[in-house]
Amino acid sequence: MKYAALKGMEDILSPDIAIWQAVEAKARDIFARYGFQEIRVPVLESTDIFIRGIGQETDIVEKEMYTFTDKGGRSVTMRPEGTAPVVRCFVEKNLHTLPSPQKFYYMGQMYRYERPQKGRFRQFYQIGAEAFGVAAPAMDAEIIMMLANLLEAAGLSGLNFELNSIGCAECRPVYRQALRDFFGGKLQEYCPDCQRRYEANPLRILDCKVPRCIELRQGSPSVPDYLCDACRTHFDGLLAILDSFEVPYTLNPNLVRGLDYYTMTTFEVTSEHLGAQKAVAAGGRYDRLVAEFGGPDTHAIGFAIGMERIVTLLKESSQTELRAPKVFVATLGSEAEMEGIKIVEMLRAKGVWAEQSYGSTSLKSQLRRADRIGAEFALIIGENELKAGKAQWKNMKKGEQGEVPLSEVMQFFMEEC
RNA sequence: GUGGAUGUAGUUCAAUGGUAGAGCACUGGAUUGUGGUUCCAGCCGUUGCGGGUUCGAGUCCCGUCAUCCACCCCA
Repeated sequence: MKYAALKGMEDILSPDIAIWQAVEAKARDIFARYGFQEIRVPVLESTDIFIRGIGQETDIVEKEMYTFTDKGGRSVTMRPEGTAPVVRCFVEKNLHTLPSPQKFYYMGQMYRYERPQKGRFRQFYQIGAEAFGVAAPAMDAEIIMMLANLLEAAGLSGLNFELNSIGCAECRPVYRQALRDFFGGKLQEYCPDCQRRYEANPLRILDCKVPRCIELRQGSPSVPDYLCDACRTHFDGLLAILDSFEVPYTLNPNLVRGLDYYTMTTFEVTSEHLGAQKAVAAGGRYDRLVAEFGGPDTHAIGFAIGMERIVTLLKESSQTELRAPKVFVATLGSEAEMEGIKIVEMLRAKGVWAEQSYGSTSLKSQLRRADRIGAEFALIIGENELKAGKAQWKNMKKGEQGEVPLSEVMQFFMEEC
């Protein structure tokens, strides 16, 4: 019986783990500068949180959630996204009573029961940010610029920023009806998926990739024409800020977000170097969600980054160098081994990565291991050296070798570092 | 949930229906206590699993499981 990780669940380890850690470190750094505080919410929440937050009609809720009944008979769900739990926390802890805005970031696992493919997993990691309490487009701009800065700091380039406004509770229904009126006439000619979308979410038809559907929807109503004055003003305000700071973006009137809670500003960052799942980050406003959870009317906006997708891009563009120890101490004989352990521990105490031989095998095999793990120096202590109070140092890359008194070993390596 | 492709050694891959192999990796050796390059040797398999056809199946057929890619949808 051979065990394997569950479908769609991946182990993350060296050498990739270095990329993960680097991205996470960059994120913490950038978020801190923008005044975003880390928030850690549970992975498991009451199922209602997600039904209410994401929407009963969505695929996520209808077929992708890891939901089960706990021993107390409650229906609980492994979080499929991060926003709903953060909003739950915001409302539960009455965070609206703290100085506005409240800005949070999180990083962690999400779970969706889907068929895995390139860039899609059942357990995946997101880095997300959420800002509560500001209606002004300056907040939209800040979030977008922070995201752009983070992606750039992580080492990504050539990404495509797409931007749209899908309107508010006032103007979106009007637009939706206009779309239904437009599609309704030739509905039979659209693909089966689109006919289904017509009922579920007509905005999705704008996203269909079937050539015939793309043809048919030529001249369909465009969102910008249906935005109410407030939404229009807000969106124009955002674009003005982005333009004045020369933040690159492309307007995409067909950009639709899948989750029900989005309002007004929506955005998506894509790469052409991924597979079909090419979105590396996405987000938008969700001004109704806090109230939906029983809190006061609170403006909010956020985004989430797909870690695996970013790491995939970084693996293609940059070579990861394996971390290697500075010193490998090879010893011969039990007395020398004790001396070796002492030196290794002293080096470590000084912050130097040092490896030991773990019992004396042949010098040949010890040096072979030193070479294989990429140690920069080998320090050889045999019985002869011990008697003379010395050690042999060897630079593994240059092949140079020399003697150093045992009492000066620490000083020798401090100078080399 | 739907469709397609692929499953052979740790890994990358071979093997007109006729004895399962190679490179890399790993372990050891090439005279005393010196890695990499080289040379030699060794180790490694119920050919994913279960049936069927056949004198004979890694190879053909059916089923099943797994992985990958795509659809749906999404980060």
